[in-house]
Amino acid sequence: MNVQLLNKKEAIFESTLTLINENGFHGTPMSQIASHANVATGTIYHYFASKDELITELFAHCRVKTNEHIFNVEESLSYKEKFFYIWNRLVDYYLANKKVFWFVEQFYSSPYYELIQQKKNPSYYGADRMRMFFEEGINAGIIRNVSFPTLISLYIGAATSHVKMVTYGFCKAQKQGREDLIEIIWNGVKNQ
Amino acid sequence: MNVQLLNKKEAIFESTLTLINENGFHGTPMSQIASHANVATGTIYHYFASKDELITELFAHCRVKTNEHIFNVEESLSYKEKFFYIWNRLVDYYLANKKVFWFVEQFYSSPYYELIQQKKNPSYYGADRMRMFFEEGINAGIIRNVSFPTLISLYIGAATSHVKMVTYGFCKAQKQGREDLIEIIWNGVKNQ
Amino acid sequence: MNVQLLNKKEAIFESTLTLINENGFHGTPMSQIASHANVATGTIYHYFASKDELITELFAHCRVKTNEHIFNVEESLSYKEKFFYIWNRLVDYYLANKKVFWFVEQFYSSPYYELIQQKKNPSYYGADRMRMFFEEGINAGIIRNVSFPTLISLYIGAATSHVKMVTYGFCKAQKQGREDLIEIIWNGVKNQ
Amino acid sequence: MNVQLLNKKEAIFESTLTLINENGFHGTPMSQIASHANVATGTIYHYFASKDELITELFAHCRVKTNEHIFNVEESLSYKEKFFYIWNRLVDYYLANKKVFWFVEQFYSSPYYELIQQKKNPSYYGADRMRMFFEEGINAGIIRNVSFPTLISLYIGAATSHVKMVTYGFCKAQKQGREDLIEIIWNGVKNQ
DNA sequence: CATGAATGAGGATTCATTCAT
DNA sequence: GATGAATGAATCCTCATTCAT
Repeated sequence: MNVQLLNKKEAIFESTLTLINENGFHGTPMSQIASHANVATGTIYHYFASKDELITELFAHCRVKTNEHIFNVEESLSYKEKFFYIWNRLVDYYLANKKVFWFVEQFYSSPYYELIQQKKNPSYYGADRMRMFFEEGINAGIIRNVSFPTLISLYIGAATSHVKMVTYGFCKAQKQGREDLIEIIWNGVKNQ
Repeated sequence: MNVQLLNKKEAIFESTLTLINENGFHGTPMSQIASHANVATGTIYHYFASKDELITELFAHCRVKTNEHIFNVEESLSYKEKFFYIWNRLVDYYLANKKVFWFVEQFYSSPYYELIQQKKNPSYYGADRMRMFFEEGINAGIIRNVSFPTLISLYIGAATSHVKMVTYGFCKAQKQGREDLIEIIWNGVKNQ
Repeated sequence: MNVQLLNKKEAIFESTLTLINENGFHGTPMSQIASHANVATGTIYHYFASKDELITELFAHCRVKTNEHIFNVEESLSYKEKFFYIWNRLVDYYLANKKVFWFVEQFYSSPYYELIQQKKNPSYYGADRMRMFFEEGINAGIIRNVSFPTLISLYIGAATSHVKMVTYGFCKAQKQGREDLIEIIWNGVKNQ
Repeated sequence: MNVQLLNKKEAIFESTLTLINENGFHGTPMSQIASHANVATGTIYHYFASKDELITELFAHCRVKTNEHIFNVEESLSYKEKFFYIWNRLVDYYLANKKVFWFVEQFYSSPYYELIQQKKNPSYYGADRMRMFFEEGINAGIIRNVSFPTLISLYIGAATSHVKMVTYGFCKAQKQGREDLIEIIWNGVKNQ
């Protein structure tokens, strides 16, 4: 697939992301996605078999992009530094790419996600890198030995909640809030 | 409005909740809501002006019900006990009423929520009780003086993430996970 | 189902019959069927689940109507007279209802027919009355003992071919042709 | 036009014949015809100006092939022998080439045929050879002096009906049925 | 000649909403 | 109040055809 084709697929992704943010899955007809991407309606169907497949593939695309971004971390940092760094990268990424954030949130809480889960294993999206990072800290005795879902609920749950707060406009002084948040989490999970 | 009518409205709410859980906003036509509730399509329009209003009112209904449940707390308990109790009530309620949980999540991440926000103030759903509870702890010097959104992100964010984990099937041993989670949060936010 | 509803279903049938005659299955959109029947597009879907079902039910309807017409025969007639009478009724009916004839022909030679066959038994359309009539003649020793499909091929095959000839305009003096045709068939199948 | 090209045209014809048999005119997109024939979609348009032309030319092709086959008859045979021989050749050809048979049947009962009729005279497809054969018998006083359409209705009508019966699966013992059928026709049309 | 990506008009179907009963 | 048939705009998707390579 050459550059031209990739560009077209990217344009469709971008268009879908933007419009679904504004109008939701339901409020975004294929025709609108097409015209916003400057392609014909039929063209979308060369790249995606259906609207469902388009949305599903866009979700995978977002997850991969997000994971690529947040795990881009200096190996020389201490574990604690990494713990703060990765979390801040995630929050930064979502705040800088709110469309990605909201699309993914919308996807997770819709019936689409169930369809996906049956077919894909976690490594598909790079989700297991998070697990490895936590295991590293537990094995080194740096963080408490609690289950992966518990850590995820805390680490990711707080990050997404924070982004929502900021986006909803409930949270003006985000700088301070962010620092408090990750520090509280660190205090809670660190040993001693 | 007599019992008969309330029953009909309840039946429509229940039907909507169930079907939107299974098929999403988009996948749930009014006709299906009607037949599942054993009423005629037109009947829904006696109680709700439109599909949007039905969904929006159902959301308010769910929020009120949830808040009524979680703040039903013994005044004699210590602050720490209340901190654990309320959180567990919330998780319990969502796990026992998964349809409510997922409907609300779906609503929050959809364009519906934006429409709501413009019209309603937080007290409408009883949301300010949470704020009052946190302020009580801060004023008494029991928990750290961090912003309300930060506390919410942590407390509610972790609860909803936990419920998601359990629902997705990622989290088998939920009992232990729950206890770890609220304990970590407490450790993180308590003074000293 | 009251008269009003029956009328609407009849109007849709009539419209479908007319338009498919003119433009074929493919060339006849539902919207056109609807407007020609003076109903809304959606109304068709109250009576028929899909275009396929509409066409399939119309086929059954035509077959039943045709069989009702042709077997309306005086019991007092001799077998030979009935043999001529029924055949002429069939040809008359098709010539007077060319739309029915062509629709049925089109249906038989399309992939629709295969779908039908799997579900319906011959008696459904009244098709076994023909078989009974031939068996009557064979048992009485009036016509030769040849298989039912053979008799059908001859009796019905010649009738439909004749109607086609007339319709195509290949056959001007139809009166004489018809009489020759059924006489030849009779000569061929009668005993002695 | 060299062999390569002829092969490609043949491949397109073959592909069209197969797919239209399975899915009808409507259910057979050009793209499917192309991929089944191992050519690009655009390639079809080098050989045929449109889908209509492709189908129309395929019809002519089938008619010519069929007529070439059935009139390949020994001159030394008696008229009666030829009468039986040609009919059996026709039935054999259709049974051995059911796709041709059903395509042609479908074409005849569709609006395509009307388009054709306006442009082509009967001799185009070799249809007048049948007429000549019947006239030969009439002039020699061997068969009854009935009109051409009458004879065609009988001779061809019975043949196609028989093929349909066999294809539909209504007719198991085809050998006996065939012999009965052509014998009955002969008895009906022969003089005395 | 051959390709197949791109087009966009057109078609089947759905569904929120209305309204006569 | 309650019904559910009727509406028709809106949506997803298809597919004949074109054209740059």
